[in-house]
Parts: sequence; structure tokens; C-alpha cells
Amino acid sequence: MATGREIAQLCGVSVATVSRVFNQPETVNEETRSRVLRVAKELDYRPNESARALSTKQSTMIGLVWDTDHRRPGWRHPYLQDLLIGLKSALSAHGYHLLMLATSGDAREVGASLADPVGYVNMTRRHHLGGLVLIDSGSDAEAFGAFAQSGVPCVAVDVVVDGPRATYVTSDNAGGAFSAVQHLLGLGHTRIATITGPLGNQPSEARVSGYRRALVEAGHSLRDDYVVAGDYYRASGTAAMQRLLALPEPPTAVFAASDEMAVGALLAARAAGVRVPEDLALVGFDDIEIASVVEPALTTVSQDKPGFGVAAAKAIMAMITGAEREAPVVLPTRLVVRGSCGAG
Amino acid sequence: MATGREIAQLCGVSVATVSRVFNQPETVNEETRSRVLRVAKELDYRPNESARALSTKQSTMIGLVWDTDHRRPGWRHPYLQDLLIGLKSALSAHGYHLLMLATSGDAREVGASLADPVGYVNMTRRHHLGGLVLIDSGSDAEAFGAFAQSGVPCVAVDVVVDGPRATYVTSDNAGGAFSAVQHLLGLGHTRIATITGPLGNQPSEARVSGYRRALVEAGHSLRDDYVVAGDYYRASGTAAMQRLLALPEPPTAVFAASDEMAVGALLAARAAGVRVPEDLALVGFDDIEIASVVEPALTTVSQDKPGFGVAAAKAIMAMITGAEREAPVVLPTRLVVRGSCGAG
DNA sequence: GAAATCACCGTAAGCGGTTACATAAACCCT
DNA sequence: AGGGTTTATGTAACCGCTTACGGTGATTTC
Repeated sequence: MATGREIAQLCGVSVATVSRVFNQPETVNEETRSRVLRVAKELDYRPNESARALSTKQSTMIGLVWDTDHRRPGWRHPYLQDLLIGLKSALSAHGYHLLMLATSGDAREVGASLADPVGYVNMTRRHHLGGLVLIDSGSDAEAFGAFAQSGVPCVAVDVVVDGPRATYVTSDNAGGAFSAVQHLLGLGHTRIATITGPLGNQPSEARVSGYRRALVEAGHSLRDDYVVAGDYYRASGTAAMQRLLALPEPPTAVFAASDEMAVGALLAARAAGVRVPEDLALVGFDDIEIASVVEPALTTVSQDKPGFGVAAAKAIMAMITGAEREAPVVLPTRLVVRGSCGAG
Repeated sequence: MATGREIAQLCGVSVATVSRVFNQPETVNEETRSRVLRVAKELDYRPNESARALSTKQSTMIGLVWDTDHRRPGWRHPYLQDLLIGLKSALSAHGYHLLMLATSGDAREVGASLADPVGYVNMTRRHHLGGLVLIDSGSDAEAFGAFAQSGVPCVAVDVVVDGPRATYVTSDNAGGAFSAVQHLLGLGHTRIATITGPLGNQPSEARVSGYRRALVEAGHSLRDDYVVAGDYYRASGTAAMQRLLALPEPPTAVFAASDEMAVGALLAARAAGVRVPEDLALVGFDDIEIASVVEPALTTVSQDKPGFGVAAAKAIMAMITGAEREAPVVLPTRLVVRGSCGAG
């Protein structure tokens, strides 16, 4: 790899001039500039990122905080790949890379985990990262608060955080849930239950409120026994469905706050001899891959998954280039009607 | 963030000594060492990674080459998350991070894509990366050859590469296919077809050869019309299945070289009124999530997906610490019997 | 026509570490 | 006792780039 010094020598200029050619082109004479550029191209010059980061205290990397602790029950992310695709491509457009932070193992570093955001924040400074993207699979969102308070720019995906340089991106959860339930109402259902995400989690609560609003607006009363809590993961959907089926007056339709839980519910129904959609209409949330391969295919509220990544990247970039406080981003959802609700 | 200089001043030593405490502890006096360590701890000292990388020409990062070009038909990876989980945790154990390389957008960089490995190799040097991990969704593996030749340590997942400091990790594809077909034979099938992965791709060919060996060893003849090529993705499975069903003497069992294609085949069979497993036994390969939620659940050859990541990490680390040429890693597979083969 | 302005570029001081080399003190030996 | 080791530390160069500052002509200004 050619260095700036070599270019300088070949061009008969100083390294400062070479640097200026790339960073403040307007301050260098047209002719010498093109000369430097030509030589740089010939030598296939690439500025050394470590040196540049050291000097400017800014790298072209964004950190990704993704906890893969196997001990947590729900450590898998339902749509990580789509998220990464969006994130990566949007960051690429700005010349930024995504650094998946190691969570431990470095003898010099305190074990970094979500429970210990300090470790991540340290890494952010050590590597001069531009900011952090926080993704969570739904279980312990509250840990993100510490990140948001640390002062490093960060944006959380599907988790509400607040801090000096922090925002989040989320779907229109209430609206999505509303449309799902409204659709069920439109099919004539009146006994509609919901399997919620983890309580206390903002997006999860929003989905519940969307569910409630749809029922209320349609003039139905709310039944406590029709709201059973899950944790977004499949097993909880199965358990919840079993409880609902055991009710004296079981629902004829269920809105599950995640596709995983919807699949779990589907399994429970099948095991109980309840046919979907004939005996039970089912709607999920997320529109992940399995939603379309399951039988019957899931009607679901589709989230713009790559859009999360794109929006997160935009927000981070905005914060890097100055903006103090970015407004949260709310992405629209879209109801995808398939077989499980009986309208397909 | 405290710097080495600050520690040095507080301890009344030189920065060199501080550095030595962390890099060659045995060369510094027991007493001053502990003094430095104590102060470092108090100040929560973390060596600046950019400076360290600049000076040592080595960072603690490994690059990930993952092409997300949407224009390619099969740009999604079937089990990216599991791969990343294994990769990340194994790298973490060595204190390394995973850098997802941007593929374009940097004005200073030629657009880096799989077609242009030079861009990635440049980034490797610019960032002083320890090496590259190449993952591919199966479509254009041959592009990886250029990486392997570049001299930077790299390990490919499920793609055979060869080069001075390159290896790969793959499953026992032939063995896995063999066991799948053998299982089908054991169930009494004699007309067994296969839907292959992309031809020319080594793992794909290995699966075909495993299929062949099982038939031959059982004394069956090989029929060309029972081997139809796919590309690992669902649509190709559907198309292939349709061709098989249109045969004058359709197979009674099919071994698909990927779960995605198996699902595609399942859909085609269902659409044609062919019942699985009653009329047609089906076995897949991979054991991805959808394999277990599809109806009937797929019998499949399970790959150790996080194991790929772990093995890749190990290989890279070995190459970084000297080893010239690492031997390829072949991971065992395991037949998971579920409903689609009729034995469940 | 001298002073002020401007465009352009070099000098040099960082950025925060690592490490070859030099130095000094303590230790060993005959 | 004096030369040769060892041990422990400091000095300073270096990694490659950025940038504040200053200097040099050329150009403008009154």
C-alpha cells in the first residue's frame, strides 16, 4: 500500500498537500491537485484508516450491539438478516462499516454485555466509532437506557430509548395492531383475543393499545381474559393459546403480537383439534419468512424490516454530522392477508 | 478516556513502561508493574485501538465479506444468524471484533463487490484487518478464488477455495447426502430422485455424489432424469419438482440439497395434489428454521451452523498467529427425521 | 508604490501507542 | 577489583495522516 509520503515525494509536494487534496480539495491549486490525484491513482493509494482515525478521532465505523447470550431464552432475533441488509447498505452509502462488537473475552476489557453497557461504550471510544446501533430481541430492552445516557450517539431498533444523543426507530405498532383487529372485525368476529409481547416493552404495549382501540371503536367491550401475555417467542404463543382455548368462552379469533407466537398458537390449536382458519382465525405481526410457509399461511402485519436498518443508519449519520437530538422514526406497517384469518 | 501518558505521569514512569506492562509484563519489575496496573484500573484506562493498530499494523478486527446485492436472485443467506452467532462468539473469545465491510459508496474507494475483490482486499489493509471471512449464499462462489489468491488470510464458509493463506469450512456433504438417501432406501423406496444445488459448486457436487453412492451401494442403477439441478433457492425447488412429477415414471422419494428447495418441492407437490409423505417422501438439507414449521415437518440433514462460524474463527485465528496453510474443516452432519419422509 | 490581501503550500506538532536502542544500576564471576 | 551479564527503565523514532500556523509570491488596494 502506497503511503501519502510516497505520493508527496513523487509529486514534489509535501504530505500536507497530499492530505489536503483529499480533505480540502478547494484549498489546493487545480494543477497540483490533478497531479496528486493522478499519481495517487497510479499507485492505488488508500489512506490508512487507523492513522486517519487516530488523527481525527473519528473512524468510519458504526458499532452494532447485539447480545447473543445463549442463556437468555429469546436470544434469537426474528429478522436479523433483513435488518442487517438495510443497515449495511445504508451505511455503505456513506462509506461507513458496521462493527459487530465482541461481547467478552478480551482480557483487557471488562466483560461487555447488555447488563454492562460501559464495556460497549468504552469500545466505542477506543475505536472512535461514530455511534452505536442497538438491536434487541425483545427481552431486556430496559438495559438500553444506559447506552442512551452515555452520550455516544445511538439508535435503538424497536425499543424506546431517551438520551442526549439517542433515538429509536420503530413501526407504527398501534396502527398495525389496529388494522389487524379491524380486519378480524370485518370478517365478523366478535370474540377476539390477543397474545401480547413482553409487558412493559413500549412497542408491545402499543400493539395492545391498537387492539383495544379497534375493539372499542367497534363498540365491543374489552375482556381481560382475552389478553394474555407472551414474550414474542414461539413457546409463549403455544402456552397462551392453550390458556385461551381452555376458557369457558374461547375466542374465535386471535391477534398475536409476533409471527413466532402466532406459529406457536397455530401449533397449539392444531394439537387441540381446532382448525385454522375454520374454527379460529389467526393474525400475526412481523411478516417473517415462516409466516408464508406455515400451513395455513399467516395473515400478518408486515413490518418494513430493511427499513429499520435504513432508518437507523440515517439517524446515526445525522447525529454524527451534528444534529443533537433526532426525532424517533416511525415506519408504516402493512396488513398482509393470507390464509390464517379465513379471508384468503 | 485516560491515555498512557497520563498513567505514566501519575506513576512517575515513562510511557514505554506503561506500554510494556500490557504487552511484555515479564520485562517490567513486579512492583512498578502493579503500581501501573492499579493506576490504570483507577483511571479505567483502555488503550486506543487506532493508535495501537497504526503502530503494530494489526487491528483486532476480522472482516466479513457478505454480498447483499439485491439484484442477484439468491442474495439471502439461509442461516446467516446462526453463522454469525458462532462466528461472533468464537472471535470474542480472542478479543476480536467482526467488521461487516461496506460494499460501496465511499467515493475514495472503487465499488467493492464480489466481482471486485480488490476493493475488499484494500479495505483489509487500510484497516489492518487480521483476515477475512467469506460467506456466500451459493450463487457465485468462484469469485472467492480471487480473495484466496490475494494473500490475506481468509476462510470461506461452504465454498472450496485454495490459496496461500486460505481455507474453508464445510459440512460432510457427501456423507450427509448419503445418510439421507440411505434412510429413504431403508424405507423401501427405489425410485429416488434428487434436486441438486448449483452445479460446479463443490459442496453441491458432493451432495450429488453422496446420493449416487448410496444408490449404487444398494445395487440400484442411476437414472439421469432423476437428477435435476436447482440453485438452493425455493423457486428452483418448485420448478424441479414439477419436472420430476411430469416424468413418465415419477420418483416416490426426493432428496433436495437444501431445505429451501425442499419447501419449494413441497409446495409443487401440494399444488399437484401429491401428498407428502404418503405419495412422496421428501428429505432436505440444512435444517433451517422453516424445516420444522412446515407441514409436514421436513426430514433433513442438519448442519452445524454455529459450528461453521466457530470453525471459521478458529481457522482465521490460527492463520493470524502464523500457520501458513490451515487444513479445511469438515463438520459432521446429522440426519433429523421428521414427518416428510414418512418415517416420523 | 507601500501596505494589505489572497492563494498556495511547507513546516512541524500532534494523535496514542510500540519498540529498538541506550543507559544505569545491580549482580556475577574469577 | 574490574569486566561481563542481567534486569529495569528511559529516550526517541516511528506508524501515516491531519491541521494550525507561518511564509512566500502574486494580486489588489488606496
